[in-house]
Amino acid sequence: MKPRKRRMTKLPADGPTDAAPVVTLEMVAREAGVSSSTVSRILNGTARVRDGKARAVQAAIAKLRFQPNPVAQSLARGKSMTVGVLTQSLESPFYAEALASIETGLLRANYSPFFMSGHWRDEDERRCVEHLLNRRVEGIILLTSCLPERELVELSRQVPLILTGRRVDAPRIVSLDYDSTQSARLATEYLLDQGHRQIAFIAGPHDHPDALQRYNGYKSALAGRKLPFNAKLVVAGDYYDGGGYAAMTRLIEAGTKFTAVFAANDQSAYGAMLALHRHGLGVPRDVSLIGFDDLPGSAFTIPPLTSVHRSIDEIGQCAALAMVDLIEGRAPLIRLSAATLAIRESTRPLHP
Amino acid sequence: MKPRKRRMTKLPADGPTDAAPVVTLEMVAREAGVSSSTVSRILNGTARVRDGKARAVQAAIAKLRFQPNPVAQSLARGKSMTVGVLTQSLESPFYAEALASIETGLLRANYSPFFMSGHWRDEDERRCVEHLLNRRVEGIILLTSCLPERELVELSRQVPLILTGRRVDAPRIVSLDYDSTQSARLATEYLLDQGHRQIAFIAGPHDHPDALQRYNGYKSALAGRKLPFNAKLVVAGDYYDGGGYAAMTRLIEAGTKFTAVFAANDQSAYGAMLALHRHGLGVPRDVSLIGFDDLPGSAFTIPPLTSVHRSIDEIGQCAALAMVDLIEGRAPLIRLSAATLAIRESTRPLHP
DNA sequence: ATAACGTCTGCAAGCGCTTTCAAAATTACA
DNA sequence: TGTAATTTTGAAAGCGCTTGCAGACGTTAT
Repeated sequence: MKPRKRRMTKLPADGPTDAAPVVTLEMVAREAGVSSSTVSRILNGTARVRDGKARAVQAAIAKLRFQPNPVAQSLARGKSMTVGVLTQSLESPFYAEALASIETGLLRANYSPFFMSGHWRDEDERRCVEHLLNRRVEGIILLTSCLPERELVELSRQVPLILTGRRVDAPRIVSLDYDSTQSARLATEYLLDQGHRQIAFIAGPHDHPDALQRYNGYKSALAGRKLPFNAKLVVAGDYYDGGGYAAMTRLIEAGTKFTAVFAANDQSAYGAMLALHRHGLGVPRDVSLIGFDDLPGSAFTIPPLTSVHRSIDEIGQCAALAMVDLIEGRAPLIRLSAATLAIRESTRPLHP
Repeated sequence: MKPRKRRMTKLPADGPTDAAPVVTLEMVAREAGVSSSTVSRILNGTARVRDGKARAVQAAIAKLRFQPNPVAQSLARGKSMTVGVLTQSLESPFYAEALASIETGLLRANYSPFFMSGHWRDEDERRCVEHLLNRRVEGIILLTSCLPERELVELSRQVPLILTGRRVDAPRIVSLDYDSTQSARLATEYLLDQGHRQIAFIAGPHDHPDALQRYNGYKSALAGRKLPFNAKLVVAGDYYDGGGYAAMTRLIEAGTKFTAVFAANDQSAYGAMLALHRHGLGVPRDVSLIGFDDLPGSAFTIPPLTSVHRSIDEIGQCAALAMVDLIEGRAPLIRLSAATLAIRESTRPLHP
């Protein structure tokens, strides 16, 4: 059979393709006068090699500007060097920020991420996972997945998993459960400390684990102070501005009294803020508002939003590191710093 | 040599790996009693196959739940089925939204994107491109790249390119140049139509092509009305909230008079809004403010921000489609709808 | 010197799929 | 019914890299 001329970078004939000087291991080997195995070994440091040859090979690599083809490496090693990252919505600043740090974390270990978004829908999420698995990712990072625990455990038997925002115990699952319950409680207690007693809560997506934690935190703070829980003060949101707006509008129009609001995430808080404004209610003059996530934009709302702060960057880094550890068979060591309150200007003591 | 037991999904021994039933073409072929070439052909529809066999193979595929290994396909075909997407900052809602639609667009054609962020720094951008090239992507989508034209042309000889926000002409480059100049002019003219004459401009990153276009649009609108251009009214920003805040603060403190502000992008506008607020200036009461990009959040600022709207989603879709066309040697057909003004509540006529 | 051991290195067999080539099986045509 | 023209198929050669094995070279001990 005569040699093919197909080349990795050869493209459908049109335009002046740059003679695609794709250099292969073989060429380097020939250039250096050694076998390709030797070159490979030098490249991977998998065996001692006589000094002279090593130098010759290095020289050849430099001269030819050789770069190993990761596709071939993947196939030969049976490792794709990619990991899947599933977010719920790429559009949300929260995820975007997390992705950015996951990206850098992964890259450092030479893995490349495949991002996908599940849109808070389990069926979309399933489709994404399917796609990722098919792409042969070596692990999947699931940011606040909404899949049932059972499926996750099942999935973890195929690839290692990193989960954020919830806890699932299984051998190959690492849960970065940054305990939203506790953080939500922190926010609520802050409001309580400021003297507020009628605190409304704008919830997140119905029956989502993380959203549930936030809700529970709210309730437990109330319970902790022996204060009654009033279901009328809880309105459903969807983690988006629009949902927050609608929720707040409903709340106001229902006529329920409240002096403070805790929104399950900052985006909802933005929406709520506008709704309050529309009804002539000033923040924090008439109602105090606190958010959750402390998005970068929250320092620039009017007034700047008080919010629960967690280092998203840290979470991302940690997820990436843990993923690599898991893939390479090390026991991941996770250390997340606790959430804090970014106190800004959207809250104030009830009776100054 | 005895057969290896390495498997694509086989992982470093620990935890109950799920017996990784990785099915290969060969197994399907054996199961169906045909050769692997036949299976491959059926899979790709690259040749007619007798009906009976085709059915047998389909059955075998279904039974074994076979999924071709994309890594092997990539190697054999010399096509990686991946494309690189370079954003400037994953954290920015603008890019996040674009990525989401690029993702879906690409996926539909069975390509997977690799996202990376260049942070508005050419050297970072270069590094990313390097990495992508090394990963053997078949094309790169550069969202508002800041690389010099020369390099882009050079790069386009290696892989096809899609550029947004600027125009570069070369055989394998498609520029999605949605003409920011014109759009910026639109915004400025709107302000002029409202009777404003002292219009400040908060610029984008220094010497960035797209930022420059917006600046030019501002100037040309002024020139179009034979109005003097006042350099004191132009302040440098960086496309981020913080930069907008700083710029506006500087402007106010310099004491220059102005009745309206055009911010080169919405994020800058957010920052500017806060700065105005801090100085007791109401929007739009005391100064009208207009942004650019119409981020999803802009409908929820207080007051909701008037902004230049372009369908980011459309841009993303278009970029993805064009990329696929370019890769597969078709002539991409691009049709972007013009920018419009999303008129909300941050602007008002000067003398009502 | 020679045997007994390391230390290097090249050969060749894969990884799982595509594709060329030529042989085999059909079908068409006289 | 024989032969030419097709259409289907399988064997085998890659794609570019890794790696088990065994031979080639030194070393060191006897």
